[in-house]
Amino acid sequence: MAKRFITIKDIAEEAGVSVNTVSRALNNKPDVSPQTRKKVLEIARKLGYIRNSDAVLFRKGTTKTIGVVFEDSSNPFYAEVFKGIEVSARKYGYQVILMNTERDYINEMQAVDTLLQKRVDGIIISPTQFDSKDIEKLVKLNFPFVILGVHFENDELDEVYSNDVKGGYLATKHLLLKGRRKILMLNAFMYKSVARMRYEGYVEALREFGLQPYAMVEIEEGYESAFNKIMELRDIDFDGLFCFNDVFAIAALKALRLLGKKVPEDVAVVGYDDISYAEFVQPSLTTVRIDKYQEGIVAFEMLYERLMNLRTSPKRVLLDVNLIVRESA
Amino acid sequence: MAKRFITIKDIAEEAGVSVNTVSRALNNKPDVSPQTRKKVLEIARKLGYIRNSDAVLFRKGTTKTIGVVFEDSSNPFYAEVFKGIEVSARKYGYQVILMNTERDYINEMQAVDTLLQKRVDGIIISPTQFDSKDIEKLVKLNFPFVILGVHFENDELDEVYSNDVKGGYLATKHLLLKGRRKILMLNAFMYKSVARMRYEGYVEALREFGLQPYAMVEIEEGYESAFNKIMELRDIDFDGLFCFNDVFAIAALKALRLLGKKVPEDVAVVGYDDISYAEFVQPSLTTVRIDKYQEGIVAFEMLYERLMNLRTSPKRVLLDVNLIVRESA
DNA sequence: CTTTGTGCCGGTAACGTTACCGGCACGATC
DNA sequence: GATCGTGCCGGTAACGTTACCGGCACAAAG
Repeated sequence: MAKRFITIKDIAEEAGVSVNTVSRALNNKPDVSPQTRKKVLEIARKLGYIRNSDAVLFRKGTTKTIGVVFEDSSNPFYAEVFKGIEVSARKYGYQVILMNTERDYINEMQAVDTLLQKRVDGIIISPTQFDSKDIEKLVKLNFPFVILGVHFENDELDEVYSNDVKGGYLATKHLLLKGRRKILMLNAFMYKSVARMRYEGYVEALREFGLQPYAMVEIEEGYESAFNKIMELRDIDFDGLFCFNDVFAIAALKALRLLGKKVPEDVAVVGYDDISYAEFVQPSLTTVRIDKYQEGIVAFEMLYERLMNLRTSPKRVLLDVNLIVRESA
Repeated sequence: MAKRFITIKDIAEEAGVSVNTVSRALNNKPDVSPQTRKKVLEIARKLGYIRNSDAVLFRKGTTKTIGVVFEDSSNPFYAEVFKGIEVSARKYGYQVILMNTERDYINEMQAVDTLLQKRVDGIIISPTQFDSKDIEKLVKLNFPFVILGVHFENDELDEVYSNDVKGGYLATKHLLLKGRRKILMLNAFMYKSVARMRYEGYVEALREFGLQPYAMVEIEEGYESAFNKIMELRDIDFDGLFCFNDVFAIAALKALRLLGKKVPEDVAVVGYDDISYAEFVQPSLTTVRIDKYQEGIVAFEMLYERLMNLRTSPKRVLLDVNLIVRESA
């Protein structure tokens, strides 16, 4: 376990030259004779030299690393966004550090703090607990960051989010066009702007049909939570169900089956997100699709513009959504 | 965008003391008078000092970081293992860097290389393309690493893997006990030790019932691949299906439904892994459960023992598996 | 009064690497 | 022969931080 790495100093000694020359040789810089260069490279290989990239970056005053703060990377939604970020980051030579917060305020604070301490070049954050004040603090630091998936009032921010009002509208309208009139919305807590916007779309579609909102319940996120709520609502009369996300919808499918209600005959169900399992469940899920991979790519590119000073004014990107019609509605 | 961070030097100047004193004050070390300490801390806060953790670790010659090399972190199986690693790593004050390889040899090499260049303290790797020779190279570096999910012959290695022979045995035996005799195994490519071991269990169970292996096909990983294969095999006669993993099984469920075969009446299906969606599909999936979260925890702890020199001899951990019986078989 | 201790602090070096500058040797140019 | 350019190389400092040591001042102990 003698975990001692070879340094350029070791190479310099062995080659009988200075560390400067070694550095220049290894980095293909001028001011090194062909013979010296060859010798240095050979010795480096012989000794098993592995360059210390952190030392290089430290010296250069950058980390070529960005931080990503998500609530839960094992959630298929974020997993795919992350992949988009990671792929485009790698393309530009950036590393990505992922921080999970489990929707906990302390964790969210600490995640950002750790990333700042690590001197990442920028941060992509999908806030769950942060309010405008916390975001404000970040702005004051004059530190490059992009907000993903959430919309704040402050208009100095870089944000990528999807058109949730339209998504809610499309989902609800689809149910209405299928003749459903008693449409229940199974929503997440409304303190999240996403939940508010999807609800807004829901209301808008109903209004277009001259209807009042029928019913909306807010629940905690997670499969069990949704399953229990549907079982609880067994006596409520509804023929359409618009769920905040696919996890809710998949839970609802299971609960409705247990309650003896047929989907889509008795209740038509629409989800949101189009996670990969949406098409595998039975019946396959009609849902609103967000291009998660694309969202990740856009987020990174926006951050990159900041890092390179290609852009200094704030930018918002509103991603389009579309309805994927399958069997459940 | 004046991304200039405050350093202890700035604090030292403002406080009229040396950087040493500042360092000691900020780290609660002795040899600082209470007044000086107070003053330093105040100035640090006023100036918005954020310590450069990389510089600290650089100075200390450690990174307090480990690397994880997985084929695809958006795969729910690895996502959960990763969570186990991350949680226990954080408990010990370690950061985790995740590298995705997409089952590509070059990526796998580069991932390890990048991690070494970053001087991570250790690596957890779930190899897909590496053969014994590549592993050998790692061993020669005398670098702490743990292999996850795969078993190599070399017995100097630290490995965590699950009892795949038993898993294959349990799955097959269950099908046999349900009266199935024509059991097809939908396997991954046999160059993977995991695939070989699960097949071994399959053969063993059949032998116990005095039967020869019925049929086994090897396919590429992924949902489409499995779906297509089952559609292709429409004319093959089988009443039991043992799948290499749940993704295969879920794809098979869909294909069988399209082919008009009822599960479990016509074909009983058993998957492997018990990913979270296994219980949500219709019919819910009978499968072999690996405690993925636990596997991640164990992997980190084994690595930690190495890092702390608590253990110097190799160690293998074989995790138990068990059968989760649901509707599909 | 001298010694010994101790509380407090600063100087210097170091982690591994690269940027910057200066210098030497040699050949070419006047 | 003096000057200049250029190819090649090394010395020094620096990134931000901490370890180590030495030193000063003052109090306690002999």
